[in-house]
Amino acid sequence: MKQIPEPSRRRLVTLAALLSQQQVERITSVTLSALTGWSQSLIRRDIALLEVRAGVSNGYDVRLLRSAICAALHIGVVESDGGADAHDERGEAHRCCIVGLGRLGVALLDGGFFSGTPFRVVAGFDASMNRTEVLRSVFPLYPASELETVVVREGIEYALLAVPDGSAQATAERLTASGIRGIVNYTGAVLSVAVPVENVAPVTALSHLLAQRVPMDFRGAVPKRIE
Amino acid sequence: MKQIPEPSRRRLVTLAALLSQQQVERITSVTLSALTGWSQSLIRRDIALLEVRAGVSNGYDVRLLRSAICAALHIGVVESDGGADAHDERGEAHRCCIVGLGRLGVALLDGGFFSGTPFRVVAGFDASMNRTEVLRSVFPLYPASELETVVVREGIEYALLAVPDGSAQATAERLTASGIRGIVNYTGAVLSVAVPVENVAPVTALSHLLAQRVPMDFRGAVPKRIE
DNA sequence: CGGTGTGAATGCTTTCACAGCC
DNA sequence: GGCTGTGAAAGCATTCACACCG
Repeated sequence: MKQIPEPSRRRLVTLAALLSQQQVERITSVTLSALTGWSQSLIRRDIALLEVRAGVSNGYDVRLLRSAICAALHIGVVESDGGADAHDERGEAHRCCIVGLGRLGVALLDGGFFSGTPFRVVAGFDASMNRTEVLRSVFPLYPASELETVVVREGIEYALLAVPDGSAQATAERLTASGIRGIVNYTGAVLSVAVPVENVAPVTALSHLLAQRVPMDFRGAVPKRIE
Repeated sequence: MKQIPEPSRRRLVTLAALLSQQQVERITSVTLSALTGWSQSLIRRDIALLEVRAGVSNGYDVRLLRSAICAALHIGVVESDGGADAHDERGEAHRCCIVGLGRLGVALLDGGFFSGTPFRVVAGFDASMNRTEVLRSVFPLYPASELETVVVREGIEYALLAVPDGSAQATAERLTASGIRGIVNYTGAVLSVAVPVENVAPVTALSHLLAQRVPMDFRGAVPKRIE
């Protein structure tokens, strides 16, 4: 199978999540269209990229479709009611770390976010020794000086970056130098690094919404919850 | 000026942030290309969409370019550091609320995130009366039952949604019914509503990174920090 | 029928290449 | 020289329309 283009890829990630929260067994593209606001043809095309016949004339098998998406995108997702294997190549969750244990970083420590997902937080870092000693968590916390060592030793793949804006770029460079594969950026800084970055700072997200500012007349082909 | 297409719009938002953290006075598309990893022509095209001549042969005027972008996208001033312009903050900031005061929601209460941005958090909501009474913040906290009333009364435009996944859709519907214009979704639930949603749940962001999984050979046309 | 999968057509986005300018 | 701005070309993504299937 070939590379899936980015727009489709992002929609498919959403679709996978959407399917996980579906209770029915079969679902049609028209329903998915209503739920997402994307056109039926678009949805069918996206699914066709998987090169799996997941649908017949009465729609797609939800379970099947979701695991096809997960397989194609290398997203392993743990079944809520214990069905598929859904393991990634190594059968292990992807190891992540949180860098910067301010209020936001600490909030992410909450293990609940990641249980039942293919991700596992295995380390936290903070510049201040105090914090790493005072805070309690289910996984070890380290002073920032040990970042490189620990990332390599623990085989950490992804980082959640929640340091102050001023140290963001420098920290990101240390992370990439240690072989990290991607960064979720909670800082307002724009990072320049050679790995993928997902910018999720509150202000960034709000800015995207604000910039969107579509003239308030777009009801019609719009997502609508299904009964 | 016409509608700016989405891909360009998202890049321009990033560009605006990038320019804010630049110290030089002038900057060329080749530099911006190095910082972002986007091609020079793409950057020039994006900027051309603004229909402002912000550049001459030695590059763009940083200050000018940034305000042109902000103007075109209706993003108010986003001063990164040092900026001495707290003057217009109160009158024109877009009013936001935080819904769900769990660990994550509480972390966002930290006013620091929004100072110097065109956004201001003016209310917090939580289903549990306890929390709204116990927590301290610079703006008022309300029980969830007052959501509709307060959103309307305070003219709140955007919501940061950090409730448990199970209540996400229902809460989102209440928010849109109250006239909110966009939602930053911190939950893992996929929302079906008629306003723009920015999905920023940790697991969602990580999934996008994981799905990206580009074969590790893409050094070359890659963002690189400038000395 | 109501639905999927897909060639063909449309419409967008990005890159190319170069004129014009400093 | 080095740079922006922009037609024109190339490359993608999305929609259309219809064959085909249960």
